[in-house]
Amino acid sequence: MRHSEKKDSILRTADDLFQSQGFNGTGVDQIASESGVTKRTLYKHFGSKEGLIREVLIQHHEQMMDNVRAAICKVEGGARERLIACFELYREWFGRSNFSGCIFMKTFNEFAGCSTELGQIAQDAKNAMRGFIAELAEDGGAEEPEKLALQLQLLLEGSIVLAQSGNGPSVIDTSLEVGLQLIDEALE
Amino acid sequence: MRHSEKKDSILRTADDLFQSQGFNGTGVDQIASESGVTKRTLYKHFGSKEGLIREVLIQHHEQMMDNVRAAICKVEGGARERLIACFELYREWFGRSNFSGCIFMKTFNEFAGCSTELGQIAQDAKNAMRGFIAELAEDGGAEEPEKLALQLQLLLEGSIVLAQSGNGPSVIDTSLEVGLQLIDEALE
DNA sequence: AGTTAAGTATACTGGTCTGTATACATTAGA
DNA sequence: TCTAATGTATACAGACCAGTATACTTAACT
Repeated sequence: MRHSEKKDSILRTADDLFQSQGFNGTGVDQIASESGVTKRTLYKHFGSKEGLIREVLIQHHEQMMDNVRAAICKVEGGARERLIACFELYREWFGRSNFSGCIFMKTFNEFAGCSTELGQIAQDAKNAMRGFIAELAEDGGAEEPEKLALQLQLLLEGSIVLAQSGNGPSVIDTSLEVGLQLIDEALE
Repeated sequence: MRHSEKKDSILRTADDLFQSQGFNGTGVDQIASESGVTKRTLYKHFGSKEGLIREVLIQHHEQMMDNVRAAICKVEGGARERLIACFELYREWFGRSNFSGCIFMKTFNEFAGCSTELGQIAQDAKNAMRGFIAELAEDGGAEEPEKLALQLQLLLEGSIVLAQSGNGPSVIDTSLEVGLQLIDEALE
């Protein structure tokens, strides 16, 4: 196993555990042992638990945006179909057996009054996603792409919460129905 | 200070601390000392930390619903104005200096795969709020009150997340704009 | 007035937390 | 082949965690 593979293994394990147990609910010992690495190695790579969380958030964001971009690129059709595809990506996400909410939401909720830096990274991630939606809206000729993006993001974030709250992936039906109305208005 | 006042003081302090630091990020010692009570007393009342969290969630939900009901009762006008008033209540909430998200969302995020019971209480709270909105929708003569309620809840939950994510209370402007469109369609 | 419940203060148990120290093994490039 | 980086295993420090034990003090109600 090469050097970077160790680091990736730690990042992947930490991501999984933070998702399912939260940040404060996950110890460094567990992350180290489950990634088949000693604590010493973990600290060599990340310096501190906060450093690890920081890199997990950044990597999670980058990979998520890559996946979204790749999936949307494959969509046949125009901006309307691509915006719809965003909702379908969320539906697929909610249906995964290990779905347990959004890691950036967890960041807001666990580090509300304490770490500004981690909160900023999570905030940047949310803003980047909205920016991506705004690009799609602009491609479709929306007059106010930023506004449509914010409207759709409100629906998507709400869907995450209600999908966690026992409603499951089907909330996307209702969410998309409203979303489509907004999309068709904006893209005339 | 009477008996029940001690218990209330603990519940109030715990609620505040859980909101700002999360559940796993808040120790029982801090809750006890900040409510001017010994740990012994806290354990006499609640049995365990999980017991305390349970009662905090239940009380938080009851007080929230009482406050919402009281505020909506005072609204002059029909169902339309009352549904709008729900959004305004959220706006006021987001504007508070100690706003740091929704305690039920925190429950989903910190106890995802571990405590079923706490998750259930949080889920019940979200369902009750949606039920209340559905009653307002029904009073207004909506054909599908449950559906309108779910649509509005999607917007409101999304607003909470984006209000935490640096956008502040103004997300309610956009949220309400979409909400009004849905309300006016449903209430013909 | 006397019993009972609920409070206080303090100290403790045993476990887990983040982070570090010591000492040795492996690997890869100059 | 030597060196330097990166890894291993294990043990430890010091703080904090949930929860309990002991012994004393209030306050309320019959």
